[in-house]
Amino acid sequence: MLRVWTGEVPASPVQPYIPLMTMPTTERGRRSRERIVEAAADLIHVQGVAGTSVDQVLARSGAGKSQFYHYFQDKDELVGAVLEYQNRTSVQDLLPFLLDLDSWEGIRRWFDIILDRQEASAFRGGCPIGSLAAESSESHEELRGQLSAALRVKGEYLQAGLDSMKRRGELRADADPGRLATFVTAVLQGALLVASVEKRRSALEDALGEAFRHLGSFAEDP
Amino acid sequence: MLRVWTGEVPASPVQPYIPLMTMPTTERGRRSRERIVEAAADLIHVQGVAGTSVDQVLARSGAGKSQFYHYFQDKDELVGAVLEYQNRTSVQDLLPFLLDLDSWEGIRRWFDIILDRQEASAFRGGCPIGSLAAESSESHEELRGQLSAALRVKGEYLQAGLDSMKRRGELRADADPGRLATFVTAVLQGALLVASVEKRRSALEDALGEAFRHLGSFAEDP
DNA sequence: CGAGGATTGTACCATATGGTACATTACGAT
DNA sequence: ATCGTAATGTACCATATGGTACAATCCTCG
Repeated sequence: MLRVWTGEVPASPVQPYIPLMTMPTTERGRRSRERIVEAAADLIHVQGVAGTSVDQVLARSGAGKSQFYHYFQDKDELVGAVLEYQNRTSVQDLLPFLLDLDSWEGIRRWFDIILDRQEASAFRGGCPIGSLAAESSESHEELRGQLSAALRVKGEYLQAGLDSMKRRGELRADADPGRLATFVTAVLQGALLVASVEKRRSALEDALGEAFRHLGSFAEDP
Repeated sequence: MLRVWTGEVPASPVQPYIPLMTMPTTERGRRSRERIVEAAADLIHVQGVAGTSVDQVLARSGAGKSQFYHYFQDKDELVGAVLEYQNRTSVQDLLPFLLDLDSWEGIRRWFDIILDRQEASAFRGGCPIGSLAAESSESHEELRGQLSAALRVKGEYLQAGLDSMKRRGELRADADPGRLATFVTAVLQGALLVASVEKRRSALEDALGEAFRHLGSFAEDP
């Protein structure tokens, strides 16, 4: 039975992902499926897609093989679901901060929270979406659009914030929010990668610090 | 037969990687081994480590299984060799630019060459070292140090360049070359990732452009 | 030349992996 | 209560994968 996803998608300035896969109809089924996706998300985050077997996912989620192939056509579909999950949850629990990116303090708070959370997780695996993208963007062509959107989402919130600051005259006219959002997205991804490899908080601090300073250089002088 | 690598290592401000693996003694052997490593490097760059099988590597390099296990203890050792190879070659053929990072024009030329080369390769796979790091830094603990060094090398050249500019009074005293090098390394890695996912030259242009602008903001006023 | 190690070819093996078949159980609607 | 579908359990299969065994060939050096 093939059905189209009709569940909630978090408010986001980008086109939401529309999965076309077998979805559970009952509450029990939904929980089972979600447990599988969560387990897969965790494993894939640190082991990568190719490095994670479905058997591992099943063992960790306590599900059986029949359940898996009941909800997913194949492993690739699971990857799509994991990406959707990572995107959904990461935006969800950062939303208060993302909606606040229209002030210098808000931006700094965002950077700070990223720093703290990464440190709390011992810089394990960098950004889940970034590492997924690094691994899959070439091999899973179909995911490219989805990956690209997921990578950009947070930047789009920043762009919206900067736009708003510009309108309010807190950002100089020659600042280009789109470019700056891309720039910050890159710094963020790169810094998470470097910090994850070096397990060094200051790598993240330094990179984000300089990025913040650069943004600040566009502050409208009072 | 186990021997210690005694070959040339390119001049680099970081500790060179010292492989402890079976090395060929004859010229023929060296070529065979190198062909295997090259093939593996290409495949791993776009497919990742876990996504690349040794059989694929052998097929591509035209080598046989016995050769492979003659020169490498196991697949992991191959990964180490690939990393060493990527590091060596990438530094080698960028060396003229890396040694020139002590002027604004030199830095810009470096950014430009990165842009052009990535575009020439259709942004395939981002930075070989970066994607390797993203995939392996958590799963192959032993590689972490090597990965970290490889990621930093180019930044160290930049740091050296900035130091030199500072001494010559072209860079303001409050500029911190170490931080800035980390910052640029992060931007670079992140921008390569984003551009590789989005297949969009301007992503790389924007991020590197803003990074350059930020560096430029530390120029000593004449 | 001939010996001995480096190099390479071929066949094979155990296991892991993605995936299927089919039977059974849970559960909501009539 | 029961009927139908969703959900789950169990067993199985074909193939891919990392790795080994062992024999054959090449090349250098005395």
